[in-house]
Amino acid sequence: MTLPPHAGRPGTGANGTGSIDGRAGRTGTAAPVTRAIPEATVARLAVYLRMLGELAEQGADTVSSEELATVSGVNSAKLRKDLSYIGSYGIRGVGYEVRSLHHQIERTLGLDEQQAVAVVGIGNLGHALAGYGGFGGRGFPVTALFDIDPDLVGIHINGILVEHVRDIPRVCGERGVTIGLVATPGPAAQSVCDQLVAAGVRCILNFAPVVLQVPPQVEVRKVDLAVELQVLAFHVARRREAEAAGVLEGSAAPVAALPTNGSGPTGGHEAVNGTAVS
Amino acid sequence: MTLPPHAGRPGTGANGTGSIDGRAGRTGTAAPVTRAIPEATVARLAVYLRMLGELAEQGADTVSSEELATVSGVNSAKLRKDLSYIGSYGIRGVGYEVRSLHHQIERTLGLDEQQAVAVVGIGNLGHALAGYGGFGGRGFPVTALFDIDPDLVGIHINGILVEHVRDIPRVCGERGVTIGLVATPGPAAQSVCDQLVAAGVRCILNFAPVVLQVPPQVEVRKVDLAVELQVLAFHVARRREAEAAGVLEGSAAPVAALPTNGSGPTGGHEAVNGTAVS
DNA sequence: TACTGTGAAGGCTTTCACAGCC
DNA sequence: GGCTGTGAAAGCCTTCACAGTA
Repeated sequence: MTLPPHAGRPGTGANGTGSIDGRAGRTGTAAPVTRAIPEATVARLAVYLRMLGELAEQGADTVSSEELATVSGVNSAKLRKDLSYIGSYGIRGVGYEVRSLHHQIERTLGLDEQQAVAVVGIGNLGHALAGYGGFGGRGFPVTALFDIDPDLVGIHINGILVEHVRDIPRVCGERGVTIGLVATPGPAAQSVCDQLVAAGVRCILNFAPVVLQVPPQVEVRKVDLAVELQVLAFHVARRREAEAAGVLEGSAAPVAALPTNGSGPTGGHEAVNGTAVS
Repeated sequence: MTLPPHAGRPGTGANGTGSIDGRAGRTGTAAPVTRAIPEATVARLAVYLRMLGELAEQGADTVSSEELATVSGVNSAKLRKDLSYIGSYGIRGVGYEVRSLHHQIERTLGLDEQQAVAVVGIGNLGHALAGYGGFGGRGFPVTALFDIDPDLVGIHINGILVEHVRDIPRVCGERGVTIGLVATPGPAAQSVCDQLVAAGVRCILNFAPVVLQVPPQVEVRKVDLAVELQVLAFHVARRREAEAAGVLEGSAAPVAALPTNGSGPTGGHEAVNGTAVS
């Protein structure tokens, strides 16, 4: 169990630590100096951004920290603190101007230019990722697909050709891919990752159940569905014990009371189907 | 933008706060009292568990904190601290007995009994989740599938019938579903969630881009792929700025040097394809 | 008046470093 | 000698509470 020499730091999806020297200074009208955005804040900014987009679609002009916080699932103090890292774009007594704040967050996250995405491993999940329309709409066009299965190489998904893994360096170079999604089985992941890195890809989202070793200039984040389920299972078990120790109850269908009407931000009508990644 | 009365706490995937009163006491030979496992530790225990499983398959009897930490992507101090929350199962001067530690973590996470899983929303992602074989192998058999699209209701995926969303309460009750995966479009998610909760489901993994409102006894975790990509994009942008300010370089394929051989724990041969969620 | 922006306080998590044990 | 288990220190992150402003 010793490791290869090019050991790097792993990405963990729910990363614990570290703040970020995020200078927003850029060509043209520079924003107030704004530095050191905490990692945790960056993740939430992405959420605020989406909610602001929805608010804008609904025609809202301004939003208070309380409102935006509620739909984003945080408390208003945290939201204000988060926004304070990118500058003072609010109006006291009023709130935030929706479109302007949207723009500022977009700029801070570096979303003013598109990032070409490659998906490697067109299995169940890879196929779903390749077919997901939402990435392109958010500035992440899926631009290349790879696998080694001869039955898959050559087919098109959403108009994109599946190519052989051996062509990763050439294709990614040609198309300027900057983000790679690794959706291969575990044993293949490191090899694929190395090829992506060799092709100049600097950011990798890893769905494979291994810790990828990368050089320091490459950023990895990990999404691990099995871990998510196990954390949930832990909470089920805890709850069950608490119940057993506390109010003894029947076992099946215990929760009962709760309004069964819809209550999402957009209303309550059913529309289950369609493309549903993310 | 006011909220429905049954507001609960949101789940955030990368949850920030809170430790957990995880008593391990149980019928039979009780383990040392072991309480208050931090949330962050629980998530990592799930990773250690998987790595221990792989080590066991490879025939390892013992493993040191350093080795297990490396393959899990953490440092050894953190690993030892994490393990100390569940008890003292290591042997000084030697390491941990692989099978015994595996068992202890399994017990702590409440994985000694199976949890039936329902997937709601059989779109791109839902289909991938439904077809993923890995859940069943880890004690999370996918037991029910739901959608409202008439073209989907009635078909089978991996031998499981897709049923109508309106039957969630009945079917989940009958089959003892304890975990629900919400993979619907945003607008449908809250309604579906309410039905799952009414059916007695206590844990929900939410892939929809909304914050679900649930009563306090229900646990929600959120997986948001768009957010993951945006966080990566932020790092790309940051890096690009640093580069522009520092060593001026060519733009395409800059990373270059790196061994292109495989180096995952299991070896380096290619085998890209097959079922590849998580 | 209503709401933002932010120092300060409090918690949680990670890291350090070393005592204790095999 | 080597490795685990763990107090203590340090670092992040969240929450509080209120000054400041449109």
